[in-house]
Amino acid sequence: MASLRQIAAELGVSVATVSRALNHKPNVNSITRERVLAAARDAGYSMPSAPRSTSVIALAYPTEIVRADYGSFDPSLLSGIMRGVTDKKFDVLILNIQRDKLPSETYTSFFARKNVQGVVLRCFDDSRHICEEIAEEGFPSVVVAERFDNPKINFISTESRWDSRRAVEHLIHLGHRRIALGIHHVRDTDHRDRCDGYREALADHGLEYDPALLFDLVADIRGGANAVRYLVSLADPPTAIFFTDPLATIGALHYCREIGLVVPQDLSIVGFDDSDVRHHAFPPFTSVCQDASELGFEAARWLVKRVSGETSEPLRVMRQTFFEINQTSASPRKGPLVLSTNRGALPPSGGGPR
Amino acid sequence: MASLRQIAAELGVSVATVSRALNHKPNVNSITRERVLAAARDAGYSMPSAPRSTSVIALAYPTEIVRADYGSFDPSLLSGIMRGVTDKKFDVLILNIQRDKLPSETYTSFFARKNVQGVVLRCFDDSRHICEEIAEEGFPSVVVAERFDNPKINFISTESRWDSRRAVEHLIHLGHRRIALGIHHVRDTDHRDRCDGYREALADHGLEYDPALLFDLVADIRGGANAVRYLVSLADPPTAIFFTDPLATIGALHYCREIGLVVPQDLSIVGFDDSDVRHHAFPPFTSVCQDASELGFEAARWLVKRVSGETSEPLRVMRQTFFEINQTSASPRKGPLVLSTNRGALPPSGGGPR
DNA sequence: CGCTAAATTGTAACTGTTTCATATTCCTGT
DNA sequence: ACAGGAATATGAAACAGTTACAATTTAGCG
Repeated sequence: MASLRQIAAELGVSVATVSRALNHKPNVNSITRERVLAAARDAGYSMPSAPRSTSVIALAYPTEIVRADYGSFDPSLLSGIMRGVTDKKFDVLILNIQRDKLPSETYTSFFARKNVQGVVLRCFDDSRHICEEIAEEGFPSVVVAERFDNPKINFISTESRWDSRRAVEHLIHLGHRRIALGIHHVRDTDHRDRCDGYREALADHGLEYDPALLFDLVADIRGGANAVRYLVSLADPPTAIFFTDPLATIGALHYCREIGLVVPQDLSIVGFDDSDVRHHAFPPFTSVCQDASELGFEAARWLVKRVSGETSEPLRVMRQTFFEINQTSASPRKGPLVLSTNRGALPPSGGGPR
Repeated sequence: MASLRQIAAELGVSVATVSRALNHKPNVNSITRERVLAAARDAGYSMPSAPRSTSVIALAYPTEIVRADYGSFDPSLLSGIMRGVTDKKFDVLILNIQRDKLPSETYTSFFARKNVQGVVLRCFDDSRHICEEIAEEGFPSVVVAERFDNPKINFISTESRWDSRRAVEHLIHLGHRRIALGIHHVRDTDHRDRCDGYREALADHGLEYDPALLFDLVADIRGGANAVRYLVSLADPPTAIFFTDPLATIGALHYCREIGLVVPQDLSIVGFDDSDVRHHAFPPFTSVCQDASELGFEAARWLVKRVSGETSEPLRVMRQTFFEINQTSASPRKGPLVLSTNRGALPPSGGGPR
């Protein structure tokens, strides 16, 4: 559409200056740069995509980069994305927005600079505005594992409130009255949902919500261990814990074994699973489950179609978690908790009560 | 250096034709294309890197793409790579060579087309030649988890023969005489090493090598289960199994529990770990260990330096695995194996005896 | 105010790509 | 064998954006 020379003519400057301004090169007067950027925006100028014909979508993180730890969400997600792009021969680039985006460029030009045609966005509370802005600019994007009311934003996420509630109800039906929640400190709608589900279940069954039973944890092995350590040390300890993270669940199971707590006889544990980890753990744990890989697959598939112009439909999808009863939940034992000999070394660091 | 017009002049064709040939566009006579490609090669012509200034290295797979399953090598590797590139603000692109490389282009031009300046290569037996060719072309590359004699090839790998041998010796010292090997069907030097270590340990201690005790497995949960199922069904079953894969080890532990085999009393199991999985399993398993994340980190760090021109040193590094004794290895019980009631359902598919 | 150095901008040459017209080749039916 | 027509291959020229270098403007300072 608009060319460098047109913009240059319009502003009465040279093409060289326009080129420099658009590429964030040094030695351009900031006023001139602003004028050029504004004119380019108005004229709908878009940087030429790299001549080389390759199709690539990005998996973009707002700040910190992928945590590829065992059992965590992101490797499964990436695995699904890879499956989702193979048909159309797209490549996948991993981006860190905070690290690389220049303040002076729009998201569209940022992605253009990175040579990506579409983006799968990971998102947390403090970066929702980024997703909004990207969608506002009209750049092909899909947010994964978050939901939005703004109809411009495409997303695919999993509804976990309902099954979180079911999980807690399951524990209540088994006879538990003091049920703790080990929730990790990521702040996003998904985790609020899980917390809401927990509280709803309590409320529905006339159980008091006790803030002392809320443990804010780091989503790893130690976090789960710390949660158990803290919770069983309470004067009136819980008989069951609901964890919202797979690694924490595994950590909790291990720590219980260390200190001689038998699961589920002494303590029931319900966890959360993004893939198949619940079956790899011992005992296989009762769990609210979602399939992160499938989320990635569908997001990538849609995005690739969208970028290829094969669809202009928005993607606004909520999948459902499912609840699976395994071997870590049972009726609470009568009488007080009795721990075996060794209390287990204190795992260093990692969360605390809220 | 050489420009399109120079090459065109030299061959007596037009720049347009040269451009088309170099970009693998249709409608170019194959003879002409060959002449152009040859001339370009001779003249040391390199496609202009994308005008956009972004630094990116690729994680390239020869054929199938990253398997991001729980506990497997590749997610840890990627995690390390991501850590390794953050300093220098490189991005990481995931590539499938087989899927995308055109037969008519060199590896260098393939990577140039993909806008990557360096590449971390995953490699197996059937793709060693690819690594060789890439190194021959002088494209910045580093192979991960394979070793080469060819001094042109940069690699970082882990020596696992020694500790595989120690692992088996550990079992022998405990009194085991029939020790099986569950090795997965990936064919690379690393896995041959592990097999060699196993056989050396047997030979050194005057134990007969029994091919019936070799089980060729698929590197997943089912593979480990199948290995146990097959091996305990033998007329003269092993009292210990050495697995070369973490997932298979976990699968084996689970299957043992299912069929009522107590580890390590009834059967000793020594596994392999690329990250921390051994501590997440139950019981935490005795294991030969490497740190895939660290491998990725060092590979990426070196590659980024190499690409940035901060080093011209080759990278030819062998790290050592380490051997960690945990709770799945003990002296064999006297007398025959006795299984508890339920034999457990047969897991479908996944490897068989060699 | 004059002088110097740095910052800014323009000119022009250079890069590779692409459209359109032209030439060549390859079929195909007679 | 050959005319006709379609597909293929090529070239000329116009076009894209980038960049070295020179020209100009601005800023700082005595």
